Amino acid sequence: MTTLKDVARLAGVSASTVSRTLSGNIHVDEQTQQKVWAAIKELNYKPNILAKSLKEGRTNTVALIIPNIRNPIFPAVTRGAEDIARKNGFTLILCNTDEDLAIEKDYIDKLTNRWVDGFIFATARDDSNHIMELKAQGIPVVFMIRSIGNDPDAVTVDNRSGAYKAVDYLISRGCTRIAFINGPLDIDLYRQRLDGYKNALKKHGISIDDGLIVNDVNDQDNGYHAMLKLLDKGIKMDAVFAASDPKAVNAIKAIKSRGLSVPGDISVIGFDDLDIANIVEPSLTTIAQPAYDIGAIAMDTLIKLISGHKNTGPTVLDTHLVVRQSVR
Amino acid sequence: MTTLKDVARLAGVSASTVSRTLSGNIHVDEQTQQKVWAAIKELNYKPNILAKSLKEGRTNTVALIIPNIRNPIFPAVTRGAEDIARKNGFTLILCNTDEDLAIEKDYIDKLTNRWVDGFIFATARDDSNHIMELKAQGIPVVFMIRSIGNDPDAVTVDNRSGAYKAVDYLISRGCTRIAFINGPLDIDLYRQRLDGYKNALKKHGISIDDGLIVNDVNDQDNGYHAMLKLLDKGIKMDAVFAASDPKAVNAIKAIKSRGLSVPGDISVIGFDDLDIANIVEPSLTTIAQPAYDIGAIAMDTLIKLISGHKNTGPTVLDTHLVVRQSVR
DNA sequence: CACCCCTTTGCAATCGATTGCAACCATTAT
DNA sequence: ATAATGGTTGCAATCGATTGCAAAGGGGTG
Repeated sequence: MTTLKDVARLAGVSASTVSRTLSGNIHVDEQTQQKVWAAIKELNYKPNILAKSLKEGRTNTVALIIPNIRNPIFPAVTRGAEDIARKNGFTLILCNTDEDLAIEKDYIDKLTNRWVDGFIFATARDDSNHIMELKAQGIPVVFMIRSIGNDPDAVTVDNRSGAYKAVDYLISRGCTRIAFINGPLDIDLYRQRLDGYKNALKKHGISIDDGLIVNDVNDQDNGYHAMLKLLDKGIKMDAVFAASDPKAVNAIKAIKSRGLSVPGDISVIGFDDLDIANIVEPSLTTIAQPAYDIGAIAMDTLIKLISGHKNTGPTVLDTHLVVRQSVR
Repeated sequence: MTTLKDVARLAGVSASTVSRTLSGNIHVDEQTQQKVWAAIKELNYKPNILAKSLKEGRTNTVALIIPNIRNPIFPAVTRGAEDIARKNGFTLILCNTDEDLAIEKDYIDKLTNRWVDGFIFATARDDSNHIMELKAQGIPVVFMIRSIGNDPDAVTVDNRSGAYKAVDYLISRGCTRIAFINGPLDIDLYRQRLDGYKNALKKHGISIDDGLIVNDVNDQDNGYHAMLKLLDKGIKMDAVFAASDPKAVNAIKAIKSRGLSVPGDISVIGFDDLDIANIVEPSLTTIAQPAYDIGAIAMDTLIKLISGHKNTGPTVLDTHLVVRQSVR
């Protein structure tokens, strides 16, 4: 490893001069600079970022905390975040928690002290006090996709209106018995989507049937079983609103497995607009949310926060209906 | 920020004693330890990992360099790598390069100097001299999925035999005119899969028709157009072997778009066994490779390399045929 | 009682870069 | 000729932890 001192020795100057030549903050004589640059090139010197970070109290590194990169919503989000990080000279640490609080706390502990400059969380739940404590310590934190309360440092979509659009569309296509396959209610976005679902029904004078609502469904094959259970109970329905595309895809599988057709017997609408929406058959009508942009804007927000900028309120992005073939 | 010195002052000892209490390497009197632990707890002291890393010349951080996390093979691989990293106290930096050499070199430059302890590359090509230079500098590097030459620090699958299995299976189902939709040949794995394809044909006495082979196809919608072109040229075929599941899914789309049926008119077999293989219709018969394990073993290999262990040869994992419904 | 040894602890150097302060030199004004 | 000015540069402290070396203190032995 060649260090500043090595360069200084070869150039016949002091380490300070080399440092100043590199940073460019303080003026160094033209001739001296040339000698320094020559020495740097000759030794192929690269500054030790660790030492620099220690001195400056800043690492230009941020952590992205997500449930699981294998859940297909996250690659796009992650990519958005990484692109913006890279463009701003930041490096991204990826942390999968599987929604496990112990793992999440471990990561926070390990990364907190002078290690990373900030965090993006896509794992917020109502009981995520540990994240609020982080914030309280003054560490830059941005929420993404899910938030807590009405935190100003958050990038989400308008889940209420998104869900409303989905159900409103189903009703416009003549559906009236609309099941809702939803996620856990201690995550704000699922409460909001439930709200949107109910609002749309109310708006059209359709009464809410709790028997049609299934919460706590995950994005793995859980949605398949949830749908089967609904069907096998003999509950009558002409449509399903799934709170995510993976849930919708699994619901379609379940419906088909019982010999019913989509959308002939039951219409299905999702939420996300992932790549799989175009692969499943019939192709999935869904509410699109800008996954890449969410990640990108979250990272942008975090970097601004790190640079001392304060947010006046959360960023709430819009969704839009993408009509394909899974609704009659 | 509370530091070692703060703890030392409160406990009435020197910084060295606190350090030694923390590390446990050198014996410290029981009573003194108690005072130190009390002070640590009272101040909620967390060591500055940056300072520690600077002193020790080790960061317990590794970089994972992949083309694009949005390509569905990589989430699983990444997850495998991250799990093993975490279990060994390592932190993972994620870098997407989009196969862009400039971005890759930027990342390497930024991360090299005392920053990360090692790299995993899933981006190797024949002309990746910059990676060989990294290795030559003594920096721990592991290749994953793709390799260069017969590098001992690599984790891949047996692509030749995998491709052979695919084509052999198609032939066993009565197919004889088998198209091959492949990736770029400056990546060793695609050369190997081409080899396997040819070997299987030869073995069964089927002559190789270059008009049936399309190389340089990417995993985005490129496969769709490649397939369309084959069909529209009027080339006769009864099967397609796609060198990845995304290519296979796009080929199926293209075949259907021309009014043909899978597997009725044309059988399709893929390579990967991603989640989408079960979503596409008909479900995709494919050659399964253990994506998660590849990532996990690659990380394990890297960590051993970092600890001074030398590999005697590459790890080559096996593939297996998964029969579904896309082959007649 | 003196000496030695061992355990425990502190001092100070070190990792590699940054930066305030002071010194130095050359130039210009008095 | 002397002093003041300003542009360059070097010294040394600093970021926060680790660790070799030496010293202090206690106990045991001859």
